[in-house]
Amino acid sequence: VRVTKEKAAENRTALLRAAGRLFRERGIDGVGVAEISKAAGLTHGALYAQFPSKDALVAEALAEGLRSSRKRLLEAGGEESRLTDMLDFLLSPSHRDDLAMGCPMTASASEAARQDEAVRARFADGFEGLVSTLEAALTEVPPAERRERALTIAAAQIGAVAVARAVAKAQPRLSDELLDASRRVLGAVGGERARGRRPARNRRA
Amino acid sequence: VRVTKEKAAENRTALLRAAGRLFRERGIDGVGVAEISKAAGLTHGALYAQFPSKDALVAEALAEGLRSSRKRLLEAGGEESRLTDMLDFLLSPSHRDDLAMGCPMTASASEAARQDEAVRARFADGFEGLVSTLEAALTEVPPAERRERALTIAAAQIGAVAVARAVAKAQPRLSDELLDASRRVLGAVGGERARGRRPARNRRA
DNA sequence: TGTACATCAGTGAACGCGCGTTCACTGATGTAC
DNA sequence: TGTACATCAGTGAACGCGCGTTCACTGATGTAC
Repeated sequence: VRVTKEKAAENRTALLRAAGRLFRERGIDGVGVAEISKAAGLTHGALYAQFPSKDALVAEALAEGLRSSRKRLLEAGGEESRLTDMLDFLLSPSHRDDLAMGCPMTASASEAARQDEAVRARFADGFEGLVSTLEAALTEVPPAERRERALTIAAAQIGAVAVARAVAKAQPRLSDELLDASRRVLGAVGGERARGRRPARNRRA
Repeated sequence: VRVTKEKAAENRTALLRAAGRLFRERGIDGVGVAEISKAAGLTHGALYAQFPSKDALVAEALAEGLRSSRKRLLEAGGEESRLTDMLDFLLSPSHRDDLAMGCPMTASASEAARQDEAVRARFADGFEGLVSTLEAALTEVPPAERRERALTIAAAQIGAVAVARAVAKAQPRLSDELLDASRRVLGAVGGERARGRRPARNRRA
């Protein structure tokens, strides 16, 4: 049942997307190759025709997920790459709740350290990418301090979203409060003027 | 082979400690009940005499780990609960590298959202505890802003350690740089006076 | 205090199950002539 | 352009393995008298 090159490439992409989404939703250890293949409309044998192992799939799915979420972050920042808009995007309740569209780093922060070397390398690249993007947006901060602030904000955002997810069901108010607080405080770290409390549209419905 | 009540209580503690350490080192999904029991010098049957399920063990081990690490944080803060000293402790390379002694929240930040209700409730309690401890140390910050800053610092610290662990092997310099940057920037968020670059003793050997 | 016995912490074999991976096979694709 | 055939993406059965959990059993502990 050989298929065209185009179809094979589509199948590969479908596997990567299904894998990325499922890993974000249920964790890397929480999803098996059978389920990923099924979600992509294939059998697990097809997966092994495309990737040598689950570890290799994890690494490539991570890279793919990082690319998409970086793109979404740049879109959120607009042409001016405004920090405020990026933080509003990264720390919104919808980014917390929509695992399927979320950033792989927030979904796998603590799992990443236990993965394959290739996976950790991709994670490190993704983190560096986020730091660079944020650094470029810190126009109000003295150049000498931009990098250390960008590093702190990047990791803080990842932590805030991960914790907000962990406490969302047990203490939904605490979860919202953490996102709001992080948005305000990290905004200030990034040189934003003080602003009022968040508008209602960014709050939990 | 019934044992004394004291011995049974000791065994229970041994199971909780072994479980906590292994979960921190290799993830909750990454360790089975057989290995935990063996590490505690028992069989898995004994584990089921003490706990109704692995999930229940996870929840209790998390609570136990949170208690120990809270105690260590308070000791690090000293009698005055100085923020500087707490951040030095939380964001030190040794806290990053010593999983066995580390904080369960930094080790399981992204895994927590996928656990049992009981586990998530314990996680939320642990996070609230960390926030309160930090809040009490923010003596230089106007009272109205203490809580939002404490929330941000708490989550930022968890994120920084999780990311520092993830990138430690692939990019050790980036990992150290992130810890240093977070210590300085979060210190400033907490109202610390600016201080010089970290002393050598806190750097990677 | 001494004896009889019920309790129950701990043992270890066994359970069904899903995991990642392998492999003989299929058959449409892509290529050589 | 038409035909012959090698290639290889995808199928699905099968593999060994470790998982969480159950359960009949053991035998020292704790208790009732």
